[in-house]
Amino acid sequence: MHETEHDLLKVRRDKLHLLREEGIEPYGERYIVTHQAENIVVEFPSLEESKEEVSIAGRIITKRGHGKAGFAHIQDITGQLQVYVRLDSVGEKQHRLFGILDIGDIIGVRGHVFKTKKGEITLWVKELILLSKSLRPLPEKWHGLKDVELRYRQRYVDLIVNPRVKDVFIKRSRIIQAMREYLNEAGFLEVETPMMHTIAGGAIARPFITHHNALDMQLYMRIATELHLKRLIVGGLEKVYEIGRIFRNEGISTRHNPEFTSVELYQAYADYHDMMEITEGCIAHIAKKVLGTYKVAFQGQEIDLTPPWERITMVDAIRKHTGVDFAPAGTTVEARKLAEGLGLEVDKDATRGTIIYHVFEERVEDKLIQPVFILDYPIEVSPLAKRREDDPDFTYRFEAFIVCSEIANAFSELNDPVDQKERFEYQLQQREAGDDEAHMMDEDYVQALEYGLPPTGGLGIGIDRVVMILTDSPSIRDVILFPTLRPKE
RNA sequence: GAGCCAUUAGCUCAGUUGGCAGAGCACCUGACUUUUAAUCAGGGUGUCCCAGGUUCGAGCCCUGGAUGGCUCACCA
Repeated sequence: MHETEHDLLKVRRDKLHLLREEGIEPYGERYIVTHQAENIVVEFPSLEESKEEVSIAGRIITKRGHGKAGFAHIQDITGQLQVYVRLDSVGEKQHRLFGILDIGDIIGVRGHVFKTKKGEITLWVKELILLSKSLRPLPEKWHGLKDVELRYRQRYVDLIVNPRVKDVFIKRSRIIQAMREYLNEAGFLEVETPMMHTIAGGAIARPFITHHNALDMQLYMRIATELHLKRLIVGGLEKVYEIGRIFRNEGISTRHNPEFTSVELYQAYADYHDMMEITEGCIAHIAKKVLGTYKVAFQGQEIDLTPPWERITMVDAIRKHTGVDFAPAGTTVEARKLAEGLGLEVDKDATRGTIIYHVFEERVEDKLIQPVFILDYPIEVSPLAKRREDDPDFTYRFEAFIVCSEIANAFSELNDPVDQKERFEYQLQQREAGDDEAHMMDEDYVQALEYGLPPTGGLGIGIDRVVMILTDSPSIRDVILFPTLRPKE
């Protein structure tokens, strides 16, 4: 084995054959596990006293042989535990097995626990069983796996060797669980609506297109859950939510993945003020439940999620951060002058509303570190939101920002079918003029509104971004197990 | 889609002015019954991302390409 052949994979395959020759099956069966690494540490005092036999299974992470004895650390989902294997305790066959084992192999061990001279809680092995032979070497224990591309492409390896990564995804699961808890507790009904749409609606975005063979028709992967959920409000379900994957055929960045997870919820007889309470209440509940605190550190900044969050209208936010007040600028011409005064370029066919939105994006968004609700978006950029009664240029819509990231988008839903149809028709004109992101006409949705949508508050939260903030992750790829990548070759 | 950067052993990384491809860990052989980044003695295991070019000679210089990261654009 040692002359010329040093290939790491070959060595492990040879060991596989050696094991079979020794009568040891390298791929074992069900193994009864009485404890996990963490339980053993927690219950150590009583386990030590009783000499009770425990069994644990996991992957070998380190291994140190000492002739007739040896140590290894095995890792399960809760952490690591040292095991001590000596010839006179396990017998010759299992001792020889220990010698053949590699880092990465999955084993089951049974024995009692004790503390070594150096004080480490350790399992004194009486029985050692190979559960699965690993044929590939793991990355180095000390530096771990750093290569970002490998970490994303081979997330399973990343999870094995980088404990923080496992923590992030366990937290992600708990975050979503806490969100469900909060919404269920508040009386919301979880529903599932189609992911394949004949009309991609509910947002302004470019969809993925697919095809159904039997029906010979084009389908779109959903870009939002909005329109189906509001149909359910028409149907009388009153409080519904859906947590699920959304697909948008757009750019990829540290904040955008082509598929991402959102929660959208709709509540009959509510408005966007109720949605603000749900947003801050839900996020704060999650933080408390998962992290035990309302104060989280994100990339060195302390973020305080304690409700209530600041509420400020878009126009006031612009005045606060730039000193320029757009409220008195009642016309497009006046608004344009103010924007240009701030050094911004203004599009030819911009309107007062799109100018205000543009100024907000360019001059305010990147200053919104602490949680804040930006209220009252211009009508032009809010095709599904209800128009303000006192100021028809604006809508009852808000977005929530934390560390410059848009976390939530909500509004008092437009429930006037005639107004809705007109807005779709406007979008249709934009589409015919070449804007392939403009909203498609959804006749059935308009018809649903004609049956009567009660006054409704609606809210969408980008779950990936919430997870980013709560796990101090600078890239969305750090909170998505398998982010979208090009194939290697 | 554009700009900048990266790609060398299984992993983490060095690599000088263009002159024989390097280290640590991992791995292999041997010793060792409480070690723990175990130790001791020995062993370098490679498509230097790919394809061309310049050159007596390319990991290094030039051109094109691939993948990834960051920034920008689009967007949530």
